[in-house]
Amino acid sequence: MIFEKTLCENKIKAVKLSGVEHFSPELVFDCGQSFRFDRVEDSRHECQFSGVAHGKYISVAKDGDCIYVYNTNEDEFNSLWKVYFGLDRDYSEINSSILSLSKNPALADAVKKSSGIRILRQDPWEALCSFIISQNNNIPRIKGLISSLSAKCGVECDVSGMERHVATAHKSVVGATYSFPTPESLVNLGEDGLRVLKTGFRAKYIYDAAQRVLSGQTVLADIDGMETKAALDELCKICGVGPKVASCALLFGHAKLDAFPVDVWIKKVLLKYFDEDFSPESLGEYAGVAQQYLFYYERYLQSSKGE
DNA sequence: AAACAGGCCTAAA
DNA sequence: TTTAGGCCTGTT
Repeated sequence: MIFEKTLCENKIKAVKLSGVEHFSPELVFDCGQSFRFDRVEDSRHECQFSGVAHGKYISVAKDGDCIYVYNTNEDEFNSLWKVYFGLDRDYSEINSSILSLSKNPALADAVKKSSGIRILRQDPWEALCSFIISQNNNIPRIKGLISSLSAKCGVECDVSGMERHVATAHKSVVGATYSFPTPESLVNLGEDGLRVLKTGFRAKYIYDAAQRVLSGQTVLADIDGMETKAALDELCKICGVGPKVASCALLFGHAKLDAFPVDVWIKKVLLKYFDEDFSPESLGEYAGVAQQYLFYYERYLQSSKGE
């Protein structure tokens, strides 16, 4: 990956990179790991996604092996977005590590067909809260809930470095340009306020998590330095957080690439392609990446072909 | 209309 | 320690 240049014309701020491999915005944002980016139309690019992360509104586009990130600059890209998109990782190495540890043919096929997925490094609180909301829920509704929460409790982000028509069109999506709510803002909203926004029985869980993080009972920054198992136990202390939600928070919000969330799709995968004695540990330090490949493989590639 | 959606909690064996 | 129900809401 080579940093090519900074674009700066008519107030548009962007960076361009070339020689980018193993990065597909469609797969990255369509594999269910995050909920705040939407596809936007821009005739200048093959595909483009926009959304808010780390309190900033950005847009990422890809043409061939070049990617563009709008509404940012070189310094910010290097310190924030490179890590956010997982572009600081060598996915060739990750993939060969996974393939060297398992001879499972379905996994090999999944790795091949999922090339382009990268695990995002999301904000820890956003990841935790998002996956609390995700339980017993479907993706469109998860996105809707997070959008209305952001519109209600978030802060509107600066979009001045964006292509105007892209940002304007995207603003028709409720909360699209608002930052993810802080724990404090959700505590202030209160459990009843959360219920009004149709979070249902999750209102109590969201409130508990926000309250614990705000009070310092749960210190998310400390999670980074913990072993995955210990980190899992720590997050499971929060009411409404079980192994699946905690694993997602660790994988997508704390760069614990060995965290292996087991949801209904992965259960299906394990039943269908793996022995009964399979353990995630057997896939090594990148088991979570393998999980994401398998999830995408089963949910978006296999089941669409009719079983 | 009944089941289900990227789980978890609680109560009961 | 393990196992059924129930759960907000929305969609099919």
